[in-house]
Amino acid sequence: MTTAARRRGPTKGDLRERAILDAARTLLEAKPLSAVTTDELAGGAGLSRSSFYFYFDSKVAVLAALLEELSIELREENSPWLDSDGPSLPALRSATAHTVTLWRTSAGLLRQAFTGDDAQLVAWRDALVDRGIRRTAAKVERDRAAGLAPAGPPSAVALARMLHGAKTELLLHRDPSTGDEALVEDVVGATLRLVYGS
Amino acid sequence: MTTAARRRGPTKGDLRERAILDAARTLLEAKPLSAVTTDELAGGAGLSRSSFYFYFDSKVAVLAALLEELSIELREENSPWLDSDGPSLPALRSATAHTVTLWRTSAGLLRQAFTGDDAQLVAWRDALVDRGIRRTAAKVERDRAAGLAPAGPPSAVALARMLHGAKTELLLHRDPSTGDEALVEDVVGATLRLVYGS
DNA sequence: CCCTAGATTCGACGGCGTGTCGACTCTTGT
DNA sequence: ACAAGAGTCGACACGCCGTCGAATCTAGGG
Repeated sequence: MTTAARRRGPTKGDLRERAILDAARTLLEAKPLSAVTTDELAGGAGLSRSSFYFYFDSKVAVLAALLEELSIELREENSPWLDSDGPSLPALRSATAHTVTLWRTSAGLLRQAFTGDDAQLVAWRDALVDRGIRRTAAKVERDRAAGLAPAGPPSAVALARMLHGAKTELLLHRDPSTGDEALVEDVVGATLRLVYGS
Repeated sequence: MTTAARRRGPTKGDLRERAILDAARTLLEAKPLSAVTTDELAGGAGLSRSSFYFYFDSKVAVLAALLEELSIELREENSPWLDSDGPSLPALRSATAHTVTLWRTSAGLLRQAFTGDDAQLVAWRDALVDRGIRRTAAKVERDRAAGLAPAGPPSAVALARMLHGAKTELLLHRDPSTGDEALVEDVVGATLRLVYGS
């Protein structure tokens, strides 16, 4: 799923690659990957369609490259909370706020990431999500063992998965009339109830 | 989004229509709609590709027809719980059990319904989901007003949406090693925590 | 029983999007 | 100045979609 089409050595033609990435970013903010053609991608970067394939193996590869960047933030912004013990409100709130902001600035991209049904994309996303689920489940188990969170059901891993589903669904279908702060409180509240039953 | 391609009058050639539906059902149990061709659909029903268009407007129309059936069950099986007051465990458990069963028997179809990214399908699904969200939100508000459920955040509608997301995500990525009963308990537990904080 | 109108079927066509190939043109290092 | 790799492009072969018109089937009125 990595880029891997490009030959070797850092050359100046990398500008083109970035141009494609940028064009893709713009296009994907407006329509789903399935509605974006390699023609548009190439054209948007000032290249002919066939030249596009010199830089990327396919449309999906472009999306993957774009998402690769986001995935790092996405993973790290939750670390403080995931590494903490018990419901540490400040950490949870801060992590959630970061997520909400990221979803605001890269809505189109994230929407693609979570709703696309291309086989390669699905595999990539599932792997990423699974990692996140495991980390969350680990925290839940830790807190339960320490008596900081009530035992299941739901089991730790089911809980983690549902928490992820709940957040994603809300972020994906965000009601435009509710502000960032309210959204954060909704997610924080749900997390606390789900994990700590409070 | 309705079928609407067929002429008029109840004729015997309806068998063909059913044949297509059945073929689709089988195919969709194995691969996503995007990977199913009209060729396969027609062939599976013993027709030529072009004849397929006599019965349906497109691949999506077939899926829509199939989902139309499911959507009724999907909506009604939750009615007892949605119409009840407070956490009525038996109703909740029964509704959840029905849902889990339905997801077991029509997994492929439901997976398509919730993960497909075809524009028409998305519109259809969103409308359906929104209706469900509103119903759930109404119950939450009712219970809150009656002092049976703690106030938000999360707001009733956000809560409803997250509940839906949580359930869908879990059902979609069901861990094959957990039995139906455990799965039901996971969902029931999460629902109680989310709605009643217990 | 024949005959027509509607029901049904199919082959062929035109269009669009994908991915690949080989030839051609720039660089760039020596 | 020249070989080798980087970058570019047009043409081609494929796969899939949706449409059209012509050909065939079928049932009911006369």
